Amino acid sequence: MSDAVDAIVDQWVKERADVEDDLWPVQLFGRIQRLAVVIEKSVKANAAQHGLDVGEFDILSTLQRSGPPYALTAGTFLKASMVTSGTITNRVDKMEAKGLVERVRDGEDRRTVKIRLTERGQEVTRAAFTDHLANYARLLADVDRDLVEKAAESLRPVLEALGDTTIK
Amino acid sequence: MSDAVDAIVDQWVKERADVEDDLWPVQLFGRIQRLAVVIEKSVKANAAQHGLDVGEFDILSTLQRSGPPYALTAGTFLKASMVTSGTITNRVDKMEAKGLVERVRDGEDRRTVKIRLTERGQEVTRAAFTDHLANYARLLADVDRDLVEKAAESLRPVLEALGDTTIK
DNA sequence: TGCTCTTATCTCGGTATCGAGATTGTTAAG
DNA sequence: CTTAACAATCTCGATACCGAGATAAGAGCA
Repeated sequence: MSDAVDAIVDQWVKERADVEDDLWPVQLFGRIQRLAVVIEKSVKANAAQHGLDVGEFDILSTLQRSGPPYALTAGTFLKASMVTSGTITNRVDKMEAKGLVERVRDGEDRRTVKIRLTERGQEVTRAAFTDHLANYARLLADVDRDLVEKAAESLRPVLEALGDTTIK
Repeated sequence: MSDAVDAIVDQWVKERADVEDDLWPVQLFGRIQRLAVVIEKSVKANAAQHGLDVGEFDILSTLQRSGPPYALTAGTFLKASMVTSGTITNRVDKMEAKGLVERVRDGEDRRTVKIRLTERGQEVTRAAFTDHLANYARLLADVDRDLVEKAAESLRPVLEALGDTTIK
């Protein structure tokens, strides 16, 4: 059994024998990066079926899973979504134009802006996320469930070590 | 022990109890996607220190690991790099201007164009890749080596199932 | 030779993202 | 109450990428 990353590492061993002992992280990171590309394309296709791009779907999902009242500040998205502030502004602009979210200025601190799901935004998100999960399941249809769970478990300490954060 | 993805899944369970049984792929895919972003940022920073962007570094690495004569067709990169043809053209244009690679038209089939590393390209790639591996090791410094290898192993069948390909 | 189908690469308009700096509001010190 | 420092968001130019279509070369067939 060998995959694309095995082939890549084999090539490196031949070409750069001097760093053979330093190639072990490639086995992990190479697979993560290639899997991420495949997954991203699939997520993108699913989002498109609901008239969204990936970034918009990301914002909507974050809002919905935060629970009622489905409102978070722009700053929260910065930490949750791993993108820059300009990107958030742009995404929210587009979704506000579509009527999926609305900006609400807080009376407490007028610098902050809460992004809130509209009724329509909630409906769209609900439908898109349901299909999103079906899409995920389809991608993993040919992989043993136990194996998927083991892989997920083994990545947890790695993600922690690399200092990931999320909304609290 | 819990990470950002555990938190995300917990939120979904509360908000969408109806799909609780379909959330298991999120444990794997969520970690893959978040790890990919962190890794990508780090790879980007390393490439920048050598005057390259990530896409350029990708092309150069693919060329070098292919071994002498360090030449591949544009089409090969399409399969290896998971990007579109326009992207490859653009990357090669920039690197040709920098003197890192050169286009060589094949006498056999004049539609195909081989992209070949120049002497300078080989030097830059060698140095950049050495630092790249050091960077990878740094990212994983706090993670048990056995665990990294187990995680890498567990991702192999997933990558195979999702139909990844590489250059032959 | 002429025609069509296929293959390989390039062109180019559209777009999401980055990232540094500007804008606006808040807090704290003197 | 003025000023400075800080915080949250937005602006905007630059850029890498996508992706559909154009271009150009080879292959098969009459």
